[in-house]
Amino acid sequence: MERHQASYAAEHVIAALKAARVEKKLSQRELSAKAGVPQSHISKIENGAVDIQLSSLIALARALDLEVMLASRRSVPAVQAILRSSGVATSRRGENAPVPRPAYSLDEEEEEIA
Amino acid sequence: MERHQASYAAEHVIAALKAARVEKKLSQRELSAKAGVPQSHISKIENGAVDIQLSSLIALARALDLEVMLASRRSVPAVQAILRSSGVATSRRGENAPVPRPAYSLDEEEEEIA
DNA sequence: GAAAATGATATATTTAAACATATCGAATTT
DNA sequence: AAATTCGATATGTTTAAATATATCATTTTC
Repeated sequence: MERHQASYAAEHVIAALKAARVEKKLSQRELSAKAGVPQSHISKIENGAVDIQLSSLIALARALDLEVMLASRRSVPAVQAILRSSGVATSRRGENAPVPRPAYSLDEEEEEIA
Repeated sequence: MERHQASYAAEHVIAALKAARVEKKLSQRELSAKAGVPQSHISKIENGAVDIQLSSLIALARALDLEVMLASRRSVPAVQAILRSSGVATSRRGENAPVPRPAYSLDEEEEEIA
């Protein structure tokens, strides 16, 4: 087993990716096929064994109908509110905060059809 | 050294990072100090010469008061609307993207002309 | 024109990603 | 209940590329 030194918030993003995969009931292999990322790599990513590169992150996100975005910190609460109804997670953390707990929940989302 | 094979959408994220740095009037060295990422690396990142890792992306985003988020594609339009008032960009578009419908635009809401 | 500041480049090291293979977990069969 | 197969996830090795440290090249400022 390797050790992961990946940032903290990164784990949030990773957790969100995995949650989305599970939610969509896709196996790592299926996701692999859709995203073009090797299953073995997905395994390492989900286990926090690697510091994923942006291209891989985007490929996986896209295969899961997710988009990678950058939001100004002050807009995060509002964005969160929206995402809550779509069921997605973000990677957030207090700015200078000692990082006590995840400021927001990466709720396992649900399918919501209009 | 200036070969960028980084995904397309990645360039959006990178562009947003650079725009944010410029907007805040930070030099690469100042950002380097805040984010803990070498200036030389920031240079390469902004030039699209590297496929940045998530930890670096998050470190830079944080130093720029930005958060890395994952949003369901469906929620993107709404999120965009919010971000518009904060002035941030998202990453969209891709090669193997099914793109069921171009529901939202990957508008460049960048601006240097303060 | 020297000093300082900014971004780019050179080289060395570390490591993510690809590929191949192994392990695990349930079922199913015998 | 072994042995088997099948589906899914994990691991070992290799290699190309990301990152780190140091330096260079231009501008800008005094």
